[in-house]
Amino acid sequence: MSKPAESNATILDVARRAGVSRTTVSRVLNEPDRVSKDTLQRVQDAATALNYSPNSFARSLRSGRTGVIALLVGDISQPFHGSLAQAVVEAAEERGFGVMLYDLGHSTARLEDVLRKLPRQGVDGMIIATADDVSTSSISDAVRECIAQGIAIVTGVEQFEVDGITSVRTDHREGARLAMEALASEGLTRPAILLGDRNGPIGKQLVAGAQGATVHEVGYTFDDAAAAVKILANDHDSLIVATLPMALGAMSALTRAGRSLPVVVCEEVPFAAQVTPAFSTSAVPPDETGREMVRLVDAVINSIPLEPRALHASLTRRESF
Amino acid sequence: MSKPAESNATILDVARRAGVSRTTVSRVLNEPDRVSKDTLQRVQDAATALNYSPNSFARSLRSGRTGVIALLVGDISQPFHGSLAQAVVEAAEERGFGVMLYDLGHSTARLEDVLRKLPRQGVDGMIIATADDVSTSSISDAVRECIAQGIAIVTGVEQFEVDGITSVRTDHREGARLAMEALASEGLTRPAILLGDRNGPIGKQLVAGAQGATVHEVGYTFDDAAAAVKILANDHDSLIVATLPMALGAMSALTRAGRSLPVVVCEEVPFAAQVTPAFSTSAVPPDETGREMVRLVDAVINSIPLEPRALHASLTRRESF
DNA sequence: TTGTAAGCGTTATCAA
DNA sequence: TTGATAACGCTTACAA
Repeated sequence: MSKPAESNATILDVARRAGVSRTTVSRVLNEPDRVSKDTLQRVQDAATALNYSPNSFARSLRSGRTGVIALLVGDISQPFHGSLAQAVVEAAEERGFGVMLYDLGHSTARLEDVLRKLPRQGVDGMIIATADDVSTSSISDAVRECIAQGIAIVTGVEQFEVDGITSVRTDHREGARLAMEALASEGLTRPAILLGDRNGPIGKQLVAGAQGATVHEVGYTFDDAAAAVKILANDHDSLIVATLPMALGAMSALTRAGRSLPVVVCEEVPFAAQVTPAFSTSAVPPDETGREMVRLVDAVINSIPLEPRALHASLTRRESF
Repeated sequence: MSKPAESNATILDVARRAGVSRTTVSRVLNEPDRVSKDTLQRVQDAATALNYSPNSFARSLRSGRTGVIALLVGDISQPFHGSLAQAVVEAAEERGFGVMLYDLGHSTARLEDVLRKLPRQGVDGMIIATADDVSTSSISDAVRECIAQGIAIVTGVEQFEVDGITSVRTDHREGARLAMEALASEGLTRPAILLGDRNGPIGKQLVAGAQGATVHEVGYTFDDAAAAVKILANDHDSLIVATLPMALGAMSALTRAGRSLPVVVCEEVPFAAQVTPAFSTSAVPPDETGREMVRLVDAVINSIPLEPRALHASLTRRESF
């Protein structure tokens, strides 16, 4: 029986055991081609025997790379961001990255803090996934600083007026447009659209896509939407709602008022299908977005030329319309 | 105007500028008391002037500490884990830790992979937050290896039969018991309880707490619960359900069958209050659990003696009962 | 194909 | 109170 091998072996231990220099061991790990077949074998044997694995700090210290990307989300307690994070974590792992999670709690001050801290934290790249409007000048400064430090940045929607940022190409207008068309095709031609912030990066697109709908800017929460519904004019025949929490709020207020209206939500999460009535959605699935974000950030980190992929919204009919 | 100071300054740069040695600069950062007031000031000025911040890899390389904890969750797309993660991230940050996120997708194989990888990844501690039954011997081995590597481990519920693991003291029996009592106090004395796995760490406790209820082991998903409800005997007057997705599934099937039953859910998440009807819950809020987890892992990492705090379930009446 | 040796930026151990 | 100096474990010119 071999010893458990506490795995604190260093590259030097492996080198000694294989009767070679550290350089050779390092080469076996990083450029196996440059090593003779024979020594390759010997080194690999020694490595496994000692249960060796490279110290990531030492490696980072030399290479400047960490193998870590930061994921900044507006609110991880929301299913949308959870689904996104799930896809990001999975895709990142496939590419050999770990993911550090930061929750912004919808606060721009918090975002700025994180941005200021990240360069010191040592991440290769970051994904900023918030639909909030975060275009202040001090945040742009912080973002610029990150880029200057060589951190790759990917956002879910065009956010900052800063060069060197890659954004996912998601056309949210399409989501709204598809919803409008579907409603219209069943004779519902007087929809209202409820959104959190008409000047936010997503809100703008929804407004553009929902030409002809009455726009109500109500805030992002369940309560916001519930309150808004109460003062909604009676001449609407249907509702388009930006997010699932808002849709739940609207639905709840509607039910409570003894009213009922066809609803389409511009956000696709598993929960949408599980509530009663199940919500029809028109959106880009968050896992697609997440995967694309990782693909992009990986490309930027490794300076691989990229062709951002266009992500499309699709309509899923369920019970709410 | 001072120069932008690209922030790539090292400790040596600061030392030179302040006219001291690196040692002194390091002391200013780590043990300010051991430095004369005068030099302290000079060094700090130099540091800010150069926009200096310590390189975290070099620091980790020397100290063996990373300031990072890993959070392993069963399924981050579920609101419960999202809320938990939110609390964990916030509490961790308060204590100076960053959080790396790992999603297990309810897979034990995946858990083992992660456990095997983490010691090389360089984390000071880890929080394992899954309600799945993961007690296999190879997983216990992997856990032991982590502990041997000096990684602090905290779990949400007693999981592994391994020494050196700290668990949050949450009494899930209490959640179930409270639900039973509340139902009984309104004359509902023949409840069924729906849970995913009666041998899982949580399932066991729920069963123990719901003495007198008929136990149905149905699986963890929406569909599982929906299917189970269809074959539920007619002589039950109420339902206790382990998770929100399951509760939604049950409710959906009930509605579809034209039936209706009082329901209490043993999981508290914001969504529970937002669906229609809003669910009554009897559980420990996930953010409390998350905060406690971080408190514990921090204590273990810094070998501070700790008194695990008992977390209590509470009943919140809403519309479903 | 392999090895030598110089760092990467910190912190810890001595001395002074 | 301060400072030389040696690690920490790895990568990478440059030599051999």
